[in-house]
Amino acid sequence: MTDDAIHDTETRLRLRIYFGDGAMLGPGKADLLERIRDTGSIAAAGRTMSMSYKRAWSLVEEMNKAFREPLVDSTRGGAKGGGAHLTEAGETVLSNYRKLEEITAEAGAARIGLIRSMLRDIPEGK
Amino acid sequence: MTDDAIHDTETRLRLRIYFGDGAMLGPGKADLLERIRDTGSIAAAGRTMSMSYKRAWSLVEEMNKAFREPLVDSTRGGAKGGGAHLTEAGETVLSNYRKLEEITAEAGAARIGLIRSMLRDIPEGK
DNA sequence: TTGCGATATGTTTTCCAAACCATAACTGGC
DNA sequence: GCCAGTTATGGTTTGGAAAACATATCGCAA
Repeated sequence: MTDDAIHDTETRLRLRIYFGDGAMLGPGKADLLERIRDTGSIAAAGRTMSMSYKRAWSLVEEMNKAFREPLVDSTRGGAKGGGAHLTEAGETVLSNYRKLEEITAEAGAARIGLIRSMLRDIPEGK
Repeated sequence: MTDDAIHDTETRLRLRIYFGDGAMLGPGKADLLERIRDTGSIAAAGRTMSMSYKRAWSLVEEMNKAFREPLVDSTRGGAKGGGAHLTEAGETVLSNYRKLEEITAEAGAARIGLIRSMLRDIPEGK
């Protein structure tokens, strides 16, 4: 890929979208979605980011309520106790958020670099 | 200006830059810088955003310590009790942050709009 | 029918950033 | 020599979010 120009550092740009009401989407929920997709479970996803199941679940609930169609579909019981997976809507939201991150990081690289260069301790390019 | 295509809504994209160490720059500090520039005083700036002087000052201190050159220069006593103003570095950081916001909002408008359109209650375009 | 692993949800406790309060120090002008 | 208005700091309090703890439920498989 073209992230050769952005071997950057530990410098990170995190963005959060605030919608009119209380709804918002940020790095936390995006990561959670991603891990749910990867693990197939809310509990497992939470574990990988050392987040309590309760918190993970409540974030999922928030998202499912905020969007017209739920982003996460979950089932209880069964062979492995149950599980969860991203819906079509969930995949769409996640991928768009990720792409948004990518776009902004690229578009703003120069300005970010400038600000970063003015710091007292320039964090060494890791 | 060209913000005709972005009469958007109350939907807002807020971004925060995390640097390697604890230093970070986000909407709060940017707003504070802007108001200090406009009012010529840390206290007045804080007042306009209903932020305690203490907090405003500690944010300023944080920034001044994080950057090689202080972003805010302040003086005590005198005719009007004192005051504060942005240094050259302060102006630079602020304007670059604002421009960064502008760029990202523009570059990501389509994706943001898509996600927003999937919300249950589409916040009416204000 | 018992057990397991996950979802689902309520209750209590903890913790920390922010708010609040209080005080000192500076300085030009009156 | 005070006064006004601000910068500069220290201490205490607290509101609210996150963590921690506690259950209940589900459904397949053995």
